[in-house]
Amino acid sequence: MSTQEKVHKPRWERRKDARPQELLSAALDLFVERGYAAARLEDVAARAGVSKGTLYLYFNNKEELFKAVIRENLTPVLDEAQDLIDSYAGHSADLFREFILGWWAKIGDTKLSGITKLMMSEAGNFPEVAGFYHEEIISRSNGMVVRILERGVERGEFRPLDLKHANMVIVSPMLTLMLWKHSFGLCHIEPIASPDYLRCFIDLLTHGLLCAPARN
Amino acid sequence: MSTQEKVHKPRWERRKDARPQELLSAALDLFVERGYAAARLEDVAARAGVSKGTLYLYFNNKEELFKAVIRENLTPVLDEAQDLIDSYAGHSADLFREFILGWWAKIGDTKLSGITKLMMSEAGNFPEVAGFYHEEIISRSNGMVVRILERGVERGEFRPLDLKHANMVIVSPMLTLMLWKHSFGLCHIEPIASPDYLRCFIDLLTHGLLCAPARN
Amino acid sequence: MSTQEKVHKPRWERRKDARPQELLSAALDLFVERGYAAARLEDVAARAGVSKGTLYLYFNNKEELFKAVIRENLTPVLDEAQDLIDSYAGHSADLFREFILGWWAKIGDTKLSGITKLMMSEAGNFPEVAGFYHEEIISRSNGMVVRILERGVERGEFRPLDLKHANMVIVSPMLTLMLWKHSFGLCHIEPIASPDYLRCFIDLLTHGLLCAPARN
Amino acid sequence: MSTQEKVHKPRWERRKDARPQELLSAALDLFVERGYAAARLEDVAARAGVSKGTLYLYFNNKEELFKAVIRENLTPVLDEAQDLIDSYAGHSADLFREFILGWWAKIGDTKLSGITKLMMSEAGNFPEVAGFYHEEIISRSNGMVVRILERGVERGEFRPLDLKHANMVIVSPMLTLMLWKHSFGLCHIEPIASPDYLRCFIDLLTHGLLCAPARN
DNA sequence: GATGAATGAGGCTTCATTCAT
DNA sequence: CATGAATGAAGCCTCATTCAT
Repeated sequence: MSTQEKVHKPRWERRKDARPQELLSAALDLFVERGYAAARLEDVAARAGVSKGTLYLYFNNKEELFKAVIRENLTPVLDEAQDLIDSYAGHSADLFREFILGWWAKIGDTKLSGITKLMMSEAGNFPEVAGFYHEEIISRSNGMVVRILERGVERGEFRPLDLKHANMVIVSPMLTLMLWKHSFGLCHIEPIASPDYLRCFIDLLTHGLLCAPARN
Repeated sequence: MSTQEKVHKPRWERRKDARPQELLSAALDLFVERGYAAARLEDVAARAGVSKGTLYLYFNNKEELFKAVIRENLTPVLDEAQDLIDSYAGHSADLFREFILGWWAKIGDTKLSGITKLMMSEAGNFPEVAGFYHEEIISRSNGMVVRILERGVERGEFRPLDLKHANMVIVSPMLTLMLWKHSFGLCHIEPIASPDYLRCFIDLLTHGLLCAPARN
Repeated sequence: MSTQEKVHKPRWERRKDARPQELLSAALDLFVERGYAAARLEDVAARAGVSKGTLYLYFNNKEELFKAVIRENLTPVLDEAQDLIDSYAGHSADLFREFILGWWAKIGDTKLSGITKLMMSEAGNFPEVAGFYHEEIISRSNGMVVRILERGVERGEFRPLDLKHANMVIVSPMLTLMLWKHSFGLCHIEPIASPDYLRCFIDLLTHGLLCAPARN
Repeated sequence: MSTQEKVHKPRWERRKDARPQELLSAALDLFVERGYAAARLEDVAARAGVSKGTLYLYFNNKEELFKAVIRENLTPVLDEAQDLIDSYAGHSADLFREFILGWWAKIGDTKLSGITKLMMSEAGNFPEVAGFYHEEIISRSNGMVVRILERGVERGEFRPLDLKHANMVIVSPMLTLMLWKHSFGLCHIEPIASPDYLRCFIDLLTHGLLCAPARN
């Protein structure tokens, strides 16, 4: 008559292969929303549709789960971006635009962007994971941006640049947009319209603020 | 009679009013380093040099302390910047440079930058505080940037811009630098040299990537 | 079709009836080594070479398994000893020596000695099992020792004795040796050489500490 | 009106110095009764009259508590026994009797005897603690017994003996009595009358089983 | 029969909070 | 005012037990 009655629904369905991804996905959500410490494993399990104990069949403990969340998601996406850069034939400004838009489509606009916020928030508590993340994600993506810039300079399309710092400057508006989405963006505060924002960003970075001819 | 007896030796002379400030400062440090949930009040008290119980003489609970940390560290700094903008006479690109460098000196390079990181990390858990922060800080500082850009456009020094989005783009490299300092910057990972970074940032934003004459 | 498909290769051929014995044996090992509470059924199953679920085909729960471990390993051995005593013809001191050495060979030196340790450790948590064990084992073996002593006294070979207590005194060195084997003996600590120990024990108990003629 | 009403009974009384001993005493009780794994810290705390959390003010975790229980209790008692042996003047058989009776009074007849049972049960799970116990307790007490036997042999009061094994044989009836008290003795099973048992033990060990003149 | 994924009660441990001194 | 011993709710984690396959 009520929720009590038995529908003979098996307590679980055998999905050993799918489970880890479901758990990682749920864990990413909750870690991003609440932070590592405030995320309860019981909630992670519930969001994945399993019980507390099941989580431990796939991850030894909370920290391992956290590490897996960080490790398992971003690496494959970076590989695709690398291909784009290696094979591109046109103007470097166009390559740059494609790179940014592709990044946004593959990461910024998906829940993967949450990993950035998560890692930024928790780097102080997990130095080794931060080291891994820096090595595998940040350094690699920085390398790609640097490659684009070098390419532009070599081909006479970009001005000479302080490459070492320019890449971080250039990546910043993307980072900010991702972080905003998972912080103030949650609070019904002035949402940022991604397409307009990106267009503005690309335009600004390409041409600069000044009216041509450039002031010295 | 024995080693037990109290010699009543005060460890420090201290004005009563200084207490809350030391507590707020210690709390800021720990909230920034570890996040709200992972920061232990015992550690906050210890860092402030008082006992756990003393904390409760000044703050009702952890959440109140958190709110006070945010609230008490914000207001004063933005006024000076407003004065700069209102009274500046030179080229808008120079104003922009001064604004950025001043902001870095007054906020980015101080522990106030930690509040940015803290608020970014915890906005999801404290929406009202995030609203307050957005109102008092983000909106106001965005307004200043917009004012600088408007001024530049009005005076024919800057290109026409999508002001609504440009300010966030422009502020991003600063944000990134502040956040980096309190995340990966803690982990002995490739520190970012602020002056070089800022110079690169200002140059890039002023002139853009492209060689003049600007590609269409 | 893929690597998934079952080749139905039985790992071992095994008679159905052998299962419980292997499970009981594995359970005995682990209960003795770790105690009832700390012994994990998963480890028991693993040591017996079956899965966790299989255990429940043969035993309703952990407690039943424990009881079976005790029950199934006890009964047969004492009968032989009884025969020895009933039919022995020589000096009671020799009978005593034979009894002790036989007991060590049949019980002390086998894994049955582990049951003694187990029962000693868990008597407080399983009073009924302890009662059963006392009834079936302790009382019976005490009876045999008493019978040997009575025989010695009757035949004028032993001094008059407080039979009620002497049997426990006399059995103690055997108990100690068994318990040692399963406690400190596991820790690579000074192992006790059983034959020498037993010889010493028999000699000491037979002749006493004192130089003859006995001091008053 | 009911149990709800406030009697203004302070939730706790400041007894920082007494607490550790009270907790160790309660922990000894429960570890002995139930074994390490089955003893709940909440029960330990309750028996000591404090709450769960209080335990952690004095011991870092369950294992530390266990180690403290083993370490803190027996060592002082052994010192007294050593004094007896060093200063005794009479016949070695009398010294032996005094040693045994003193041991029983100081250890066997007190809850300290539980430590023996506890250590025997848990040696397999705590090899380092077992090592400590063997070093500090067993070796030392064995040394004392050996000293008594040597003294007896030197003075022509005891027969020549296999000292290496005799001490363990001799100590066994005491051990057994202690263990019995904390195992079967709990189950309303045939209690052992300690004084009679000890008298029988001393007599038997002193004179041996045989009628004088000693059979070969 | 046999399996092992799934469950969830229960125990260890942490830490925000209280309050007698 | 300040202290710090004490509390207990809450979260992590284990493992005996179940049950669809």
